[in-house]
Amino acid sequence: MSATQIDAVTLDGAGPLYDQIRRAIRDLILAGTWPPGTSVPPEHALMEKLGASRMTVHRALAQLAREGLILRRRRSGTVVASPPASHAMLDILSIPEEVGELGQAYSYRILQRRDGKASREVAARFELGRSVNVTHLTLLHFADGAPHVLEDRVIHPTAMPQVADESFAQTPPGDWLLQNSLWTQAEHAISAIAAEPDEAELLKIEAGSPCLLVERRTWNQSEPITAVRLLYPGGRHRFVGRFGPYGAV
Amino acid sequence: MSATQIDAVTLDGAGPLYDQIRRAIRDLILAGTWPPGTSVPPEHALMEKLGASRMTVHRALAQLAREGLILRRRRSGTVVASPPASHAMLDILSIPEEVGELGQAYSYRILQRRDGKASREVAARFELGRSVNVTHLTLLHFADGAPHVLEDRVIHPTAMPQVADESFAQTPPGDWLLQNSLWTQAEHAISAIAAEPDEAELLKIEAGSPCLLVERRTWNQSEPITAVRLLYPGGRHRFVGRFGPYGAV
DNA sequence: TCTTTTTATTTGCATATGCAAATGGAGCTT
DNA sequence: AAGCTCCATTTGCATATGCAAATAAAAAGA
Repeated sequence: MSATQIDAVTLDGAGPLYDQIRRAIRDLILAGTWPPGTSVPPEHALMEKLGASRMTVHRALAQLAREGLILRRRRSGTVVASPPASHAMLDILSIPEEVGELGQAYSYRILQRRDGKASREVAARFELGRSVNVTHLTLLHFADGAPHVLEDRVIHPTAMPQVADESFAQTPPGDWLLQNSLWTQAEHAISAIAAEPDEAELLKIEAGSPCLLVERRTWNQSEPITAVRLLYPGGRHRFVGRFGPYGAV
Repeated sequence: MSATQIDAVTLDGAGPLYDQIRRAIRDLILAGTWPPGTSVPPEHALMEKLGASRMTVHRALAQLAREGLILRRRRSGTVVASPPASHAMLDILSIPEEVGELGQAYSYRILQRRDGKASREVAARFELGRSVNVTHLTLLHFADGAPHVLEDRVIHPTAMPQVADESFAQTPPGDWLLQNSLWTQAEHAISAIAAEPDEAELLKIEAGSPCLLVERRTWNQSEPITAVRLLYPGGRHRFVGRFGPYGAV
């Protein structure tokens, strides 16, 4: 544990002490100051630095562990956890995984890529300003060689400057973003629409047949990262979630 | 606090003491032994009954409070909370509410009701055994007088014997069930399908146009309560959810 | 060098103690 | 009856203490 790391923990004086400690550490994690894998100072170190008792520090850390932000092991200490990959319902965050879980072989093809100012059409589709620079991608994902889902995505280079040097030849952009970006907010919308002729042709279905449209936008602290439209042929897909009234089970 | 109430709390000896206490009380709540509004014994009473220190009892109760199962107030004590009405994504649990939030006037009409053994068709649609007794209902919900969603539902009288005496003239079955049943498990599935001619006519849309199909089944401790199919005209509806990687925000 | 044993570090759990904050209800005053 | 003050109850927070369990790393042994 370096000095800089423990010095990053500062309290704001608002509310119970254990909660100040909890929030201080949580914020360091969410802001990316302590990326996944970073080791968190041991209880006695925080105790001295913050002038709190060990029980109080323990209470803060135990709660963060319950929330899944940190992992704790006796003797080895505490480390920042990796964000959970899936999240109850609708977390088809990774299409390769999704296809793999169906027991099918995954592949994908980039249909188009364009870097620069969004075209009028793309800007409208993703609710962007006309002068915003984005990377716009269109991809088709296959399961056992058959079209699985059509992906239409914009990535904001402001949040992800590395995107310019990435060809997405090895990893589809969704998975690349999962690995390389930190997000704190996401919004999902699901609707049913009829396939347009060009979309239908790519997905090898009849024009006008029902499709499930999943639109997802993600942010990091209100800075947009990416927005994606995933079009699934209707008959072949359903999204299932199971939970109890007090949270996912 | 009656004697029977505190005597219901029994530990199983497995794992940490605070967690045994937590689970014991949680189970009483989930099983319906302590329905919402029941007052939970004060810390000192549990402390004596269980032979634990107050801090340990407090730890169990504080965690249940964070999980939302109980409400605690100084001096007035602890009571069992009502289950949260909505739950992130997809919790269109109440259609009247859903319509109300759109600022539209709600109404509904029962198209059909049948009590008794499920017909072959209904049994197949809801994956029931042929000899199962159910109440089968078909309803149409309206928003500002226009068809909003088509509901097709079965209710298991085994779990809900009161259903026989309920006409659903005042309250649609979904809301009635929310008020009168306790559920511990739910499963949602969303898919996109083309409207069948009879469905299309009721919803006043074209046959074959895309619809969002939400199927939900609920159980109480593995005993089925109800299963419902909600058919939403595609263009007019989308389900939106917003959350962060560490849980709903 | 490889294996075993020991040691030291770190977290986990439970207790006892003390005080603070909130507040329902009793009792008092007007 | 209405409002006020005071008191008792209950939860909330923080500390200090002690021991237990897990285990990484060091030391000892083969």
